[in-house]
Amino acid sequence: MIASAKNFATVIPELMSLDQLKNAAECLKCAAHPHRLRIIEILFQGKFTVDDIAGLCELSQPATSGHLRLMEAKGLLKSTRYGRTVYYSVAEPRLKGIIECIQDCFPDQQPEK
Amino acid sequence: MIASAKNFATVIPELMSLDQLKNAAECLKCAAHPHRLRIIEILFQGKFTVDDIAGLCELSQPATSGHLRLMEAKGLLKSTRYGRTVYYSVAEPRLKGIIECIQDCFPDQQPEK
DNA sequence: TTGATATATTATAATTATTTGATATATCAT
DNA sequence: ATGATATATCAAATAATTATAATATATCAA
Repeated sequence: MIASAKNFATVIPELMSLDQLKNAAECLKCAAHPHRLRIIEILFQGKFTVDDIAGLCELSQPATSGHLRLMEAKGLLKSTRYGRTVYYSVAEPRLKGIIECIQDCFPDQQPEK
Repeated sequence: MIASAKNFATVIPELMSLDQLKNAAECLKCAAHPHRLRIIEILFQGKFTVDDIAGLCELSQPATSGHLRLMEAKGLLKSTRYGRTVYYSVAEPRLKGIIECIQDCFPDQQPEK
C-alpha cells in the first residue's frame, strides 16, 4: 500500500514525535497499574495523606509511599507537607479523561478474557 | 483522617473494583509503549497492513507483528485477512480519548523531567 | 512444485518493574 | 532526650517486558 514510505510524517500527518511518544508512554505506563489507578481515583476526590491512602487501598505504608512518589516523579501527582504528614493530590488534571475513559471502558463486571 | 476506614467503598464512592482496575491497567499498559502508541495513532487514520505499519514506524516485521497481536489480544485492535495480507484497525474507539489526552498533554516539544 | 511474499512464532538475552520486609529519617509531644 | 507517629528509602527476590534474530506458516503466481 504505502510500503515504500520512508518518512511516515509525509504520509500520515499529525503524528507525535518519538520523543513525545516516549514521554507519553512513560506517563501512561506509570498510571497503568491497578493500585495506582485506584490511588488516582481516590485523589480525584481530594487531598489525602499517605496513611489514608494506604488504609483506603489496603496497602502497606512503604508500598503506598512508593507508588505515590513514583507518580509524583512523573508529574502525575504533587505533594505538600504539613509537619510530619504529607498530603498528595493530582497534579495532572488531564488524568481525569483517562480515568473516565477506563471507567467507561470497564463498566461494572465485564467478563474479559 | 479516615485512617480507620476498612472498606474504601464506604468512604469514597464510585471507585472501580480491583478486578476492573486490573483489566483497565492491563489495557492501559498495553497502549503505554511508544511504538504501540504510534501504531494506534496510525490506525486511527484507517486500516493498514502489517508491512505498511512496519514501514511507517520503521520497525522490523516481527516486532510490528508482535505489537499488533498483543494489542489485538487485549481488545484494542482487530484484524481481517485478505489472502496473505492482514489489515489491522482500531477495535476500541475509546482509545481516541486517550490519544487525544496525551496529544494534549505532550504538545510539540515539552522539556519534561 | 518452486520461489516469492506476508505474516506469525519462538527462543534468548537484556532490561525493567513489582513486591516485601527491614530500616531510616523527620517531626511532634512529653 | 524519649517514645510515638508519619513518611521515605533500601535491598533482594521474583516476575514481566522488551528487543532481536532465526525460523516457521500460509498464500500466491508461475
